[in-house]
Amino acid sequence: MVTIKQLADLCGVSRGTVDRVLNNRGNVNPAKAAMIREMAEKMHYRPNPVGKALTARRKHPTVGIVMPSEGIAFFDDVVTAMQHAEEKYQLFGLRVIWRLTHGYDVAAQAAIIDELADEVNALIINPISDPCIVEKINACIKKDIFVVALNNDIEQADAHVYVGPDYRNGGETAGALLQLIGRGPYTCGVTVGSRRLLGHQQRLQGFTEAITATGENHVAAVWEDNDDDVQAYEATQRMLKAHPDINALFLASSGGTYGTCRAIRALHREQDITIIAFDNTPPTREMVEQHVIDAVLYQHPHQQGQKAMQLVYDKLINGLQPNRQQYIMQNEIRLLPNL
Amino acid sequence: MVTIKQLADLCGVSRGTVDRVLNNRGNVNPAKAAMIREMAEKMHYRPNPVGKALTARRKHPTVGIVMPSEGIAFFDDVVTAMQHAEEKYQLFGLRVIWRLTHGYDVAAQAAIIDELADEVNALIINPISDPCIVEKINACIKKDIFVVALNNDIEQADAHVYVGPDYRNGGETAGALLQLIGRGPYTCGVTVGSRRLLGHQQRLQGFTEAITATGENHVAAVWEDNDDDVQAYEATQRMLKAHPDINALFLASSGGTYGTCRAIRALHREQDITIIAFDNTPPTREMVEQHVIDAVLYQHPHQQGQKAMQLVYDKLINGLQPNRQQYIMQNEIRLLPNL
DNA sequence: TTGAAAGCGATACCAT
DNA sequence: ATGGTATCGCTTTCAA
Repeated sequence: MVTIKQLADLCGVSRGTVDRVLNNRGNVNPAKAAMIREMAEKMHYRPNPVGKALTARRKHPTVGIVMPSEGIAFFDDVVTAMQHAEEKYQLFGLRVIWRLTHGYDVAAQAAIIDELADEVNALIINPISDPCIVEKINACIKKDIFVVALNNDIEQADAHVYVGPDYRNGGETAGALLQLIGRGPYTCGVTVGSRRLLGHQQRLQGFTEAITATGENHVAAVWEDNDDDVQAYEATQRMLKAHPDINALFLASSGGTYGTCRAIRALHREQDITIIAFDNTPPTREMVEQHVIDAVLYQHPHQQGQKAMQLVYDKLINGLQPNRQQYIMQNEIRLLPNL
Repeated sequence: MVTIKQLADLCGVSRGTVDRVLNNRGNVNPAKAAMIREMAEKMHYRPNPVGKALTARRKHPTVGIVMPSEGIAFFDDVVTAMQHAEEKYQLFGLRVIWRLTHGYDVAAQAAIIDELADEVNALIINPISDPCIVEKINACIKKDIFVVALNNDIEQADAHVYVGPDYRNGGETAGALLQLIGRGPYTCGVTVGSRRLLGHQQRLQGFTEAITATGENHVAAVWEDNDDDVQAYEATQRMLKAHPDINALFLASSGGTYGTCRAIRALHREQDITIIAFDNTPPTREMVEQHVIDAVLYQHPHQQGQKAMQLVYDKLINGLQPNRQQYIMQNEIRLLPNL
C-alpha cells in the first residue's frame, strides 16, 4: 500500500506536486507529470480512502434526497433505510437534505432540483419520466453532482447510477409463479397505476409473455387505478362484472392494492381468484394474512435505500467510484411465513 | 459533532487525558475522570470513525476466516462475497487470513482456531456444533477477539454475532409453497445432510408443522445423504421404492441435491413429484431449468459474506459496535425467472 | 498524573 | 511551477 508521500519521495518531488498530478489540478511540468503518473501506475498507487475521508469534510459533502414518497407505503421503507444510513454516515461527515413530496408534479420536482443544484454534491432521486426532469438532471451531472436514480431509471441521462428493480422480470416472475400454482388455465386481469408508468408497462409485458407462452392462458383486461384505493375498488368491481371469467389477478400497481382486494372481498371472489401483488406493505400484508392475496413480490426497499446511500458515501467521503452503473434488486417471491 | 479536542478544551485538560478517560487506560485523577465523562455525555460525544480508522492500522487489524467451504457450492458464493469485501477493505488496512478447509473435522477446526487466536483481532467462522469448538471460541472471545458465527450459530457461546439463515423458517416457507402449488394431498419425502446437523433438523420441523397443519399431508420418510451425491442417489432410489406414494420432496440437505435429482430422473418421476430444494448453485439451477426442481429457497449467500465482513470492518477499523446480535437472512422463493 | 507533540494519508493554501 | 506546512480526529509516546 504505497502512499502519496512515498510516491513523492520516489519521484523526488513534493506531496503537493503528486497531488496536483493525480487529481488533474494542473500547474505541473508535463514531463514531471508524466513521470509521476508512470510511477503511480508502476507502484499500483491507490489513494487511501481513510485519508480522503479525513479531508472530505472540507467540501461539506452533502446529498440531496428527492422522492415523491409521501403516501406511498413502499417508499416509506426505502426512506427508513436511508434515514438509518444517514444516522451512521453523519458520523463520517455526510450531510443530508431531504425533499420528500406528495405526488408526482413535474414543475415541483424541477424546482427542487434547481434549488438543490447549488447546495449538494450528490443527488438521490426518484425521477419523474419527463424530458424536463431529464434535462435538469443532466445539468446536475455536468456540474459534477453524483446522481443516483432510485427505483426509476432516467433513460436519456448522462453518466449516473441506477438502483432499483427489474420491472420486466417482476412480471415474468409473477407469471411463472401463477403457472406453478397450477389453477389454470388462467383468464387474467392486470392492474397498473397508470399507462404512463413505464415500469408498470414493463411488468405487464413480462407477465403477459410468461403466461401466454404455453398458449393456455391469456390476459382479458388491464385497468388503471392511479395508485388510489377508491379508484381501484370501483375499477375492480366494474372489470370483474365485465369479465366474470377472470380467475387470476396480477396487481402490477402499488398504490391501489388494498382497494382492489376490498373489491374482491365485497364480491366474495377471494376463494376462486388467485392474486399476486407487489410489496410487503401493511395493507398488503393484511390481505395475505386474510388469504386474499396468494403471494407477494418483494423488491428489497431497504436494500434499495441502503445501496443508494452507500454509493453516495463511498463516492463523496471515500472517493471511491461505483463499480457498476446499475444495481438491480431481485424480485423475491414471499408467502406468509417469509413475508 | 464534538471532537476530542473540543472536549479537552471544554474540560480544561489535554486531549491525551480525555483519551485516557474515554478509553479506560487509567492514570487519571478520578475526579477529573468523572468530570470528563460527564462532559462527554452532556455533549453527546461520539468518536469519529475516520479518526479511529486512521490510527487503527497500528494494531494491524486482522480477521481470520474459518470455513469448511471446499466442495460446498453454497459456501463458494459466501466466500466470493468475502473476497470482494477483502479487496475493498484492504484499502482501509484490513488484513485477512483465510483458512478454508474440506469437510467437518472437529480436531482440525480446533487446531485452526488455536493457531489463529494469537494472530487475529476478529474471527469469522462457520463453527462445527461441538463442545470443544464452543470452548475454543469462548476462549477467543475472552481474549477480546471479535467473533462472527457464520451460517451456523454457537448456542452456548459468549458475546458474539450471528449471521445466517433462519433454518426453521426455511422449512415453514417450503411447506407454505408446497401447499400453494396445490398438487396435494402430499406424501412427502425429506432429505437432510445428517441427523446431527441442527439446522437441517430445524428445517424439517418447520416443514412438517407447516404441511401437517391442515391434516391432509404428511411426511412419509426422512433420509440422510451426508451431503454426498452418490449417497443421495442411492438413498433416493431406495426410499422411493419403499414409498412409491411419495409425490413431493423437500431437499433440506444442500450437498446431495444433484444426486437426488438424478435419481428422480432415472426413475422417470420428475413429472409427478414436486420438488423444493435449497440454494441457487449450478447443479440446482440445472435441475430447475430441466423442470425437475420446481422451486428453490435462496438464503442470500452473498449478503451473508458481505455482512460478516462489514461487521468486522466496522468494529476493527471504525470502532463501531454491531447494532444487533443476530443478522438473519430471509428465505427467498426463487423460480426460473428470478433465480 | 498530565501535557505536548508526532504521526496516520490526503488536501489546500501560501510562499517562493 | 513547486515545495513547505497546516489541517482533519484520534492514538501513542515521551517528557515533565
